[in-house]
Amino acid sequence: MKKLSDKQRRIITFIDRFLNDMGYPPSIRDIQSGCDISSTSVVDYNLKILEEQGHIQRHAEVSRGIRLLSRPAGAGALVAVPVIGTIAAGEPIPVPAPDTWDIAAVSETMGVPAELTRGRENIYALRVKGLSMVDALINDGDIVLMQHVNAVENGEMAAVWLKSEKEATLKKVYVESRRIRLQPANRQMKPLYADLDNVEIQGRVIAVVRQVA
Amino acid sequence: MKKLSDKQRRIITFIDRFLNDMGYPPSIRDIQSGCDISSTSVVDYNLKILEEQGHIQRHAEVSRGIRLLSRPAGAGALVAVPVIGTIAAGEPIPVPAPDTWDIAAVSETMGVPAELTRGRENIYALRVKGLSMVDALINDGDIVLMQHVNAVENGEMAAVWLKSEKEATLKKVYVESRRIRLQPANRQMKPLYADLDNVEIQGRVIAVVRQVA
DNA sequence: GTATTTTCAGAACAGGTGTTCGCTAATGAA
DNA sequence: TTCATTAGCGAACACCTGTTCTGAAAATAC
Repeated sequence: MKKLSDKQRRIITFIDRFLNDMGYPPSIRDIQSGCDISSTSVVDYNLKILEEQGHIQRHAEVSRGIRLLSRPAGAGALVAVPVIGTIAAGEPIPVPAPDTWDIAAVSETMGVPAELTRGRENIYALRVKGLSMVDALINDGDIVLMQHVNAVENGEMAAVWLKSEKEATLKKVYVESRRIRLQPANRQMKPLYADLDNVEIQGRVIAVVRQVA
Repeated sequence: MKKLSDKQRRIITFIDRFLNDMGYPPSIRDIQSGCDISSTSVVDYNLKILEEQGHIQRHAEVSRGIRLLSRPAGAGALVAVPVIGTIAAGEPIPVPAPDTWDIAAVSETMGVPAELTRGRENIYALRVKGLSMVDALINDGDIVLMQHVNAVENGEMAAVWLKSEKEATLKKVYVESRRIRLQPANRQMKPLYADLDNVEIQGRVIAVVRQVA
């Protein structure tokens, strides 16, 4: 790839900053004044070069129709996940509502790398409250990424609601003939057995994110 | 917050999709045709409401000057972090080399949301091998996000190398007069005490990411 | 029912904005 | 030098686009 002129590098930097500050791309004249360029045609001239080199993408005849390609987070690299509530031992687990997947209707979202969700659908997040899930190696304040599914495979970690105990927990689930074995992730701990109709599987655990400092 | 009308929800969803597809916000007339709305003034009317409710932000007299507030902040919200090796109980902890921060020179990197690093410098990642750190609620296969620092504050979780024991571990570090107290993150476990010159602090733990399924 | 508020329709205006054109200035190769 | 190429300049054009206005329809309150 050919080398960029100083002016072209300034333009890219400006577009990047503008995009971050404003949330929308700059117009030709925004770039002109922002980079101290004398004429709009000069901007156009350099943008053409930048597009040929693959640094940006332009949409003809569309105002502010500039897209930065060099920036790391193109489109799919970061996924918005709705944070729908907290999960704690003694409280019911928040269940995704029909409009949960409509990002607009959710009050809080977080961004996660697409590598974690791997393109899966129906992903949501829960904030963990309390220390009741340390046996699953999950701490107070952790965030668990969940997938809303109807059934889980044997050995998958799931958010489980124990009806009679009125208790929410995260455990590995194994179906054994007439009962369900709930195995803590921490292998040193003993499994727990529950009746088939005493457990409600609320979702599958995809990932755990803990911010320490 | 007041409830959104069906039309308003459609508009937000459309803006979100448009932003993802095109890389720049839609114009009023884009929204009009995209949401099957009869007049630009109706779009304007509903955008005003959406702005009052804090869902979007508009810049007056600027074409496509719409910013979605519900979506994760600026598009640069994904940071590339070098994965420089694995950390295991009996093995020395990989130490960041001078060229570690040159992303191009590192063989493996991972993307993490900028929220996790919070703009900090000298961030790298280690893969955890083995079960020796379950007392820090860290499992085999977890990825720990580290910050390369010379000193840690009391109570911060750090990657520690115990020289005489030839052991690597992750613990909360407290300096107490002549010795260092290493406190497991799991509060049910007893602390461990070590001599000042027997410990090497290799870095500060920023976050833990565990991919379960 | 009436009155009031909310939502919508259509058109027009004014300024923003991408594009183009002719021309000049600098640069570099022959 | 001479020529070709690159880079820059300023103005003008035509369309895009946010905004506003008048009025009507629909929903809601009283």
